Amino acid sequence: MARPANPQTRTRLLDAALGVIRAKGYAATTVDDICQAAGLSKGSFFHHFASKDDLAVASAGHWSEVTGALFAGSDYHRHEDPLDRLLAYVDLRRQLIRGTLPEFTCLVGTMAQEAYETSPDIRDACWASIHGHAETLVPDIQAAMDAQGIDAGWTAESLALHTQAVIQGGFILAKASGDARHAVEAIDHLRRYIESLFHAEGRPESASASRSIMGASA
Amino acid sequence: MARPANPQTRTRLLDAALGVIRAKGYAATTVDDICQAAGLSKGSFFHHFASKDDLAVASAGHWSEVTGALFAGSDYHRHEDPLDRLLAYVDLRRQLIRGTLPEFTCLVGTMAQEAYETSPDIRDACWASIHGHAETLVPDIQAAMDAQGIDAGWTAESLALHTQAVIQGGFILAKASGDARHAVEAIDHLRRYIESLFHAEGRPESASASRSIMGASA
DNA sequence: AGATATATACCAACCAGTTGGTATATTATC
DNA sequence: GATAATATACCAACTGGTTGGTATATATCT
Repeated sequence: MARPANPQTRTRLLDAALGVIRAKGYAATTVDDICQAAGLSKGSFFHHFASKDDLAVASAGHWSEVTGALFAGSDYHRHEDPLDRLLAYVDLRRQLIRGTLPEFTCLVGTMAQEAYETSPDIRDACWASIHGHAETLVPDIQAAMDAQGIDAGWTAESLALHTQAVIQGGFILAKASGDARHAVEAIDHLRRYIESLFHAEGRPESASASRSIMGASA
Repeated sequence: MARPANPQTRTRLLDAALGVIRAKGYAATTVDDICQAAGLSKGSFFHHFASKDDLAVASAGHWSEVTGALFAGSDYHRHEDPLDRLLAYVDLRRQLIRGTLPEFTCLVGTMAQEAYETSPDIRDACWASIHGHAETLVPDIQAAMDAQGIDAGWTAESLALHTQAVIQGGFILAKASGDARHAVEAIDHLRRYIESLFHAEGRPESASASRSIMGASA
């Protein structure tokens, strides 16, 4: 009927938003910032999004898709043992801490903290992203618990969410200190915790996740 | 010399800033917001602070003082054993999760995430607050390590920082979900981790930190 | 009086969102 | 297969309101 909906343009705006918001925060990011980063005009922006908040919600969804594809396509799923898969996931998260802070930190963690009181829509979209990602870990955690007959005072769901809490908290320390190693060390502690829960102190890291180039100490 | 420097006014502005910034985030907080919350005028604000960023730095320092006094005056230090002191600290942090999210979440964790790339002064002030607080835990952790002859792949400093990472991460989950119990559960996992590190699985919580009114499950 | 503290009025810059309009692709009609 | 009609995609310029910050007046204290 008309000029085809150009998904590239909308995606360009969303991708630009991911970068700018992670660097400056959501409130400090202007629509013009995003347009400039995307090489598009404001008119185009408001053609694709009803408001800045609408973009925030959409960018949380976009974030879920991008990161979801990354994890779904990653090969840590190939381990036979569910506990190995869980530990390989943790190793992957550790390995992904590379480059600059805006590159590896979490969009929805950042936005949630700014918008949780003022914008329920954004908050819900952020929670859907965090919670949805955590849910992907639950089957493996539950299987590992079942395999060992573990029945402690915690659930698979709560441990899955805890992994996200540790990672988010590590990002905050890294941002505040300017040193990404603090995020790496938080994940190292997380791995040690999971090993202790499953009495798996000895399990080695997968080869692909061996000591990162950052030289962070264990 | 003249009218005495009225510390009440400055403190009123700082206290107002703590509340507003934790609720709305730093960038979304306007100077007028803070003035209104403090019941003071803009002229007064800029008499006491050179700029909004100057207030942010000062409020991080104020935060350190307020929270520092709270923890210094708390009675978890009275335990004889350093490990008991550490666990009692964790229990206190758990217990402090009460009321609304802006009331119990962390100012400097919030600000760091917004300003880390754009304002080095604010970032440094936030890191000084987080790091300084973590440092207060190091002597007890080190003493507990020494008492048990622990020499693992982690340091007292890194565990101290990890406690802060877990707490900060728990706050993010609580904000995103709107449910404070997620912060409580993160701290429960943290306690379990510390117990496992020091082979202290059985130690009971102190009476004052017994199950919170929130009814969060262990 | 002299210095500090607080208030009011104001401004220039900025920002989210609007407007009016152009370009381009698809479809309908011949 | 040309062309008119139509709908979408995009843009530059503009607007109304907001924001950080300033200028200046008044009040209070020694």
